[in-house]
Amino acid sequence: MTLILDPDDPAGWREAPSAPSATASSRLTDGLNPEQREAVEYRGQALLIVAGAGSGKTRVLTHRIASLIESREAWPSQILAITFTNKAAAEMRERVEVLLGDSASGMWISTFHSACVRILRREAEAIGLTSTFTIYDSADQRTILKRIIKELDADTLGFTPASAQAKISKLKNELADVESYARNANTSDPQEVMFLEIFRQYTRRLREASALDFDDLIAETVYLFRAFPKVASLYQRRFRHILVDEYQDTNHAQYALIRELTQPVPADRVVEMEQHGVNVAALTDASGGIPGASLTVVGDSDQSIYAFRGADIRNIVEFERDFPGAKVVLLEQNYRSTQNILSAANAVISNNFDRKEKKLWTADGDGDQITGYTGYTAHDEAQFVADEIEVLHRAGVAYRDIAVFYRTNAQTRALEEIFVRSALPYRVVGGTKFYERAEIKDAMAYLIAVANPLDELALRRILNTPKRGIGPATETALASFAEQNALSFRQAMRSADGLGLGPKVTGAITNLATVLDEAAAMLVPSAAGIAAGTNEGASKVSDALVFLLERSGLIDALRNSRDPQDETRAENVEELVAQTRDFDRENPGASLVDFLTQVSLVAAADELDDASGTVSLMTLHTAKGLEYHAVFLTGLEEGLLPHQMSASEPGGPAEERRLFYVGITRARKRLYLSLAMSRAQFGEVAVAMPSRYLQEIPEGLIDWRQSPGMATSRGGTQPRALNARRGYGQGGGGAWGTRDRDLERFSVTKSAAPKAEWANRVTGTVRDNGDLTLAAGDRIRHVDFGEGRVTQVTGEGTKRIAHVAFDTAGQKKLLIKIAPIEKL
DNA sequence: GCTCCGCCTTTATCA
DNA sequence: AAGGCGGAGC
Repeated sequence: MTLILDPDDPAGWREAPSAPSATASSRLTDGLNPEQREAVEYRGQALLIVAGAGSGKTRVLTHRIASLIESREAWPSQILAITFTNKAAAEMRERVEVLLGDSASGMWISTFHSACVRILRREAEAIGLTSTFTIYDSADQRTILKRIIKELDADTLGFTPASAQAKISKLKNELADVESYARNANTSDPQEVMFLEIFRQYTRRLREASALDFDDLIAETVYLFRAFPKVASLYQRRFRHILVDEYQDTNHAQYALIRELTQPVPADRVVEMEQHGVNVAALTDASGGIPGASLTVVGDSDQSIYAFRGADIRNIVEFERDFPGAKVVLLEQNYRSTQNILSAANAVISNNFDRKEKKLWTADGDGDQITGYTGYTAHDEAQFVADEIEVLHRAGVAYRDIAVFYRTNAQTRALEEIFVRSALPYRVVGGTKFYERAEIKDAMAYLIAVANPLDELALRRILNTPKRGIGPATETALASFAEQNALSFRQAMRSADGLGLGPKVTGAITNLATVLDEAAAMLVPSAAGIAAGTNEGASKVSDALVFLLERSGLIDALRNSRDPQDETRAENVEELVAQTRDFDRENPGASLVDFLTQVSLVAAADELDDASGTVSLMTLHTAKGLEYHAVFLTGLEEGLLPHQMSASEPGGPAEERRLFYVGITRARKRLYLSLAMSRAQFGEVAVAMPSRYLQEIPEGLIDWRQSPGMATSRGGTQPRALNARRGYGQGGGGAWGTRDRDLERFSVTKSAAPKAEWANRVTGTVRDNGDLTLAAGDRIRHVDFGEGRVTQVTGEGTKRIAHVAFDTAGQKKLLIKIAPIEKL
């Protein structure tokens, strides 16, 4: 019998699993190419896997983890794997479990943010937080900064909530805090002095509310480890193998965190730990210390697209210098895309100088040409996308294997309008998220106020929601009462009796305070639960939420409102209740704080549901790490991609190119590139020019259904619109269409004349047929398709769809509510 | 304190 | 185009 250390087992030891058979261990490298195999099998302190797009890095990572566990080099609990999204984490766990045929429980596979929250909740008191601290999102940050800027009159110096937020975020990502910033600040610059004051107040308010923003989650964990080396040692001892995915997108704070976690534990602290009952046997080396954890990072500097949030490409470029003796493995063979798609990607990215040469290749053949299309308007472009999706669908491609990408969330509008009208099942991933709706934030604020009574932001939000007659004057009175008596806002609410306010207002405040207190009492575990450190005896999150919604009057206010939109809002709140029920069911014994944490840390990509039969719409950023049979890259125009804002930033255009590259390499078999000649922006229509990056794709690779040149010559009103120079792209060389040969190039097309039905057919207005009811057998007339007979009606409510056999236009599906039809 | 109206700005990308 | 904000009127 072999005994090995299990850090999660109270006894510290347990029997090792039976020795792996030879077949089992080779199973983990079977079917891998030599480089992948090396990446799985290499053992050493530091390993960098440079993984081109689609080169099978997730496979390599999961096999590497499984191999560490199966060879008994590590227990699951000694592994920390950092992924970019929670969904990627869940997938990775699942795949490791499949490989091991066993549960991988105890393994930490999570995002940077989730891992840090987990550590911080455990150690919160060490750094002066309550363990139920709130996580503030950007909107919360903005609200606070708006108040601060207003109080300080900082807008006169040009500060906006957005600018202050960006600057604070940038500093935190560099691990700067108020003091360190103050030390280097130029005190003769009034603007800098003002910023310092904003930063200071912002920090103070978050502290007082026991709240952290997203950037704090990482930075505070680093501070924790630096200020409390003993705490750090516990995690350094625990995690023996650390693996980081998407390493090219780590920022300095994340890099510092990894550095902290991979530090060795010195011999004297090992002795100390042992005296405190921490089992360190079998972990120490000859010096008596615990060596640093082994580090594996995976990344591709060509896919670095998060410089705006502090990602530092140097982390990956200089990995070999940071970790001397590091092994580097390069994965270039692509298993995802056709050669045509890869050639386009290679051609585009090769325009970024200052990069390590890397060429993706596949053994799977050229595949189809890339399809290009230039619409006259964004709606025209969207119609092309919708029509092509229908063609793909009829050819047997499932909707869920199709994705549409764009640079900015605002671009979804035209796409959605057309998709709704075409009765295409689609889903916007991310975008205006459910949890960002005002009514959901209100309901969540009730939960937050219960979980973290110090959170003044949440309390102020619900103070007069629903309307209780508590206005700004009362709110200010409460706040100053709290300040004068050194009370929290919540305590001040409880003692509102003594404020000399009107009886109605006073009653409203104390009522709210009572409701919150009662909900808090519901959520306290039983004595037995507390003793065991579990949540036993506490009410479920859904029960607490229902209690709060009913007792606060929030749900009634929405239901009884005469504002028609409140009906939808009430439904949304009910949807939230349903979500808490799901949460309770899927996470038995989980607490309210667990729920709030999960909600705070969902990423856009986490919402993706593989089982849904819908087309996915998302930003290029969200698309990272995903792949689809068919990909539509839309809005390929100067000003959008590259985005205007990027022009002023150093390295901006190069990063935008990488974004384009990421988009291209998501496609397996079919890639569509589209743009619009004109696009409505800020309420007016602007002429758009094709993106400079389109030029970088060798011409033979694209089959233009309608090229920019053709669109111009057919468009009529502006025969030389490609020459029209607008504000951006002043840099000459990059601006497109300034030279005749560019025009000519795009005037050449191999396909037949563009389909007339796409052009200008769609306008921005949506009609509404109200409650028009149709049944199979009805005759209708359609503006474009003429007369036809309804064969079937599917769907419900506003999403009812009529299947119509038109006399001349064939079979069509129409959304009854808005289709341009009339019943005959 | 609430509500309505008109003006004004605003838009990148994310955890 | 749409949401946020401030002022006017109740």
